[in-house]
Amino acid sequence: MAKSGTRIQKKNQAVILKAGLEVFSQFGFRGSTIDQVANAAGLSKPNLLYYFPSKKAIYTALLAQLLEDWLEPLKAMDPEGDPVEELLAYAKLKLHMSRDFPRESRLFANEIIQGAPRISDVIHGDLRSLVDEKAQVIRGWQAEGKISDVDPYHLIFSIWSLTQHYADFDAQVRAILPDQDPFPDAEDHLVRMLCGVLKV
Amino acid sequence: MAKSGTRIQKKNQAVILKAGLEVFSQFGFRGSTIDQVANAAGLSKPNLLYYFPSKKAIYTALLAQLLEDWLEPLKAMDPEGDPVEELLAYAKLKLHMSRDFPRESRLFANEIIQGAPRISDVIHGDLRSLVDEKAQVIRGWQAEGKISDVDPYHLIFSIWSLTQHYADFDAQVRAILPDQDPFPDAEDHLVRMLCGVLKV
DNA sequence: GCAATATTTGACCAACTGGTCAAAGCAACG
DNA sequence: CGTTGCTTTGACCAGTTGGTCAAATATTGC
Repeated sequence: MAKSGTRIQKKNQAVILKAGLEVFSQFGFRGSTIDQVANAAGLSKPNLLYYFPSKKAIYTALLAQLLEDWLEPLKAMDPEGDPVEELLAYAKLKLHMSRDFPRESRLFANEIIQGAPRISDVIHGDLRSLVDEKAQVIRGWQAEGKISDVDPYHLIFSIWSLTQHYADFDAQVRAILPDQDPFPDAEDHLVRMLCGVLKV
Repeated sequence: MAKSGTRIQKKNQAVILKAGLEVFSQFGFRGSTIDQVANAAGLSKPNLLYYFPSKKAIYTALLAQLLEDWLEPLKAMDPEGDPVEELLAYAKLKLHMSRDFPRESRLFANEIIQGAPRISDVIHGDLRSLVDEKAQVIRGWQAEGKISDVDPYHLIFSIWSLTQHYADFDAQVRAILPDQDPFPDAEDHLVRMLCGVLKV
């Protein structure tokens, strides 16, 4: 998507999406204005609307792109790999995504908190079936006695929540732990929690 | 606060706050309109503005009230009690709050995700010092060898994230686990994760 | 029952919002 | 250099928003 066009089109589309991420992740869809996005992109409002037909179009383009990146790491979890290794790698990757792409995480969080009105089809479709599939993988590992008998769905939820928290609630984390990078300790804690619950 | 006034005043203030919680928790501050709140409260807009001077006033009143309820359970954690019991009781209470007051949780989440602009003084003040205090309590327990040496701050963060997730990301949880109440299994999982990481 | 007070409302306003449009600038290519 | 098509913009518009106000209505205390 958004592949065609001159190089100036591609450049401006990228600039707009970047600005949209910045603004939407902070204020949500309804709390953001086209002017804010245009200003953040260094463009005039009509110029921005020359590249995207509407505010909604920018938002949904952003969300669609984001959802792919979101699902990919979970997809990558290998049923043939070592269970604890696979789950820890997934959790660590999610934590690193919270560290390196916090705005993406917050944009997603904003959308879900508001009831996911614009992506309910995806979360009821692709996301749900992917999670179902991976829950089966985890159940398989458990049947082999390689990890403990925790609920696979809630295990996945706990990985999501433990990692996304550091992006979504960044303001709170930094208020409580000022002047320090929370991520090294967070990773250690994450690993300990998962190891503790996965141990047979 | 908001104690004075006739009984009709108290009733309408309560109705407005309830409606404000409903609307603000779904759309955030900037995404909500006075008309929406007034409509949800069954009042006309000017009538609503007779009881609260502005949209912001409703929001901040709500947030102030919410923050107290928010801090209380953590305050209640007793240094003299059994460490694992105290921490589990706190975590369970937070989970029950997510189940019984999800809108409050989402309102808070909305505010924090947007950088907590209206409550930065509280989270840098009361919240931070309370967490510092309880982190010391946990350190004390650890010094006595009663629980393992996990980072107290990240332990608290993990309790928050694991519990609030079920309120804040309710739309996602229900998309993945439709037609079932996730809370019983969530509580079991929560307990297992905490026991796993706290065991000496 | 009546005056004082509290409550409710329709009409209104200025600022802002998403979006349009014609005209102006600009790049590229023959 | 001139034409063609891409890009940018100022001016504009209709709908929405937060908030006001005077007048109408209901309630209360005497």
